[in-house]
Amino acid sequence: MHVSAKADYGMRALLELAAAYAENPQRLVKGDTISKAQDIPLKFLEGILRQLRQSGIVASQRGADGGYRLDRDPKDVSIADVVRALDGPLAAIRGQRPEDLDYTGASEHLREVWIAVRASMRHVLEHISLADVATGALPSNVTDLLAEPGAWQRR
Amino acid sequence: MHVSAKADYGMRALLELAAAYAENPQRLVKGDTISKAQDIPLKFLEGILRQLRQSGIVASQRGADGGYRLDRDPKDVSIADVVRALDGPLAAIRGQRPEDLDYTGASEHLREVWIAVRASMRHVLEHISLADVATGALPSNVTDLLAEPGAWQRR
DNA sequence: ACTTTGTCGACAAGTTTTGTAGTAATCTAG
DNA sequence: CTAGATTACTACAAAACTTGTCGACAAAGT
Repeated sequence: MHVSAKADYGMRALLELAAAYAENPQRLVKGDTISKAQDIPLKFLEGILRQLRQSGIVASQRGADGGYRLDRDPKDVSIADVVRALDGPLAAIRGQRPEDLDYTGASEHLREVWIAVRASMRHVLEHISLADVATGALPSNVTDLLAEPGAWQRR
Repeated sequence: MHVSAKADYGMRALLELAAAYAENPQRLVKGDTISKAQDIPLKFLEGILRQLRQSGIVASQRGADGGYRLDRDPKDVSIADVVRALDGPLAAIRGQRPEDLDYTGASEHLREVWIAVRASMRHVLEHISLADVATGALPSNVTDLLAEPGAWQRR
């Protein structure tokens, strides 16, 4: 279960844009500024931002005084939206969506396991907005998870 | 967020072994039998079973009448154990464990998000045992997730 | 001995990830 | 209308990872 560099970079870029949005929703931030602020290779970042624009999350303007901005209120952009835009479906098993899997014999009930994993990831990722992460005010079901003993420890 | 063929194959192989275990905990099942029952390439499967043996989940015996069996009661083997043995840590971001990440500036709170995702996956994967999946009797917190509207639909 | 079966290491093809380079298009300023 | 700045897009490429395959070896039973 892996989050790619693309999704991680994308989240960080969007958080920079969310900070600018809080100040002024129309303000444009240059790719170069984001690249330096978050230490992301510029050309790689440009590709990520293009993908986010094509997904309707980001808007952009070319030319002098150009740049990027959020195209939606950060309250209305979930982490799940971002991960799906950059990494594809939240849960894939051997490249397939859980509901497309076909198990027979002893593994008959395995599909239910993957469906449950996906449902549980949705519970977290669809309920956190970009605004939540930008301000650090995460939803209560998430802070509950973070408060559990062992949540910060490796297993 | 992707589950590899290795982890999927491994789960299916272990479910075959769990079925044999239910009949007789000492019974050995040949690699070839598992390979055919679950349609897994034999030599690939052998590598997976070796990894599971090194993780203490499976035991094996060579020679005629050899084969594989579970080395622990399937009630005491969680799906998380299996995924960790074959795919590594449950959650990795750019190849790193969530607690090792270092975010600054606007992305300061992003680490908490990944920690919460991991905690939520643990809630599912650490509470389902091989025996649960083999019998189809999943824990109530999991069946609750499966009963939610939309759980079986793609987004 | 001989057969069966797991063990192990090396390798290899294919895919995905993580970028880089160069050119085109678009916007603003003057 | 020209020059400079900035994003858009395509193509390419290196590295890593995934998904296997092969062949020699070790052990167990007959």
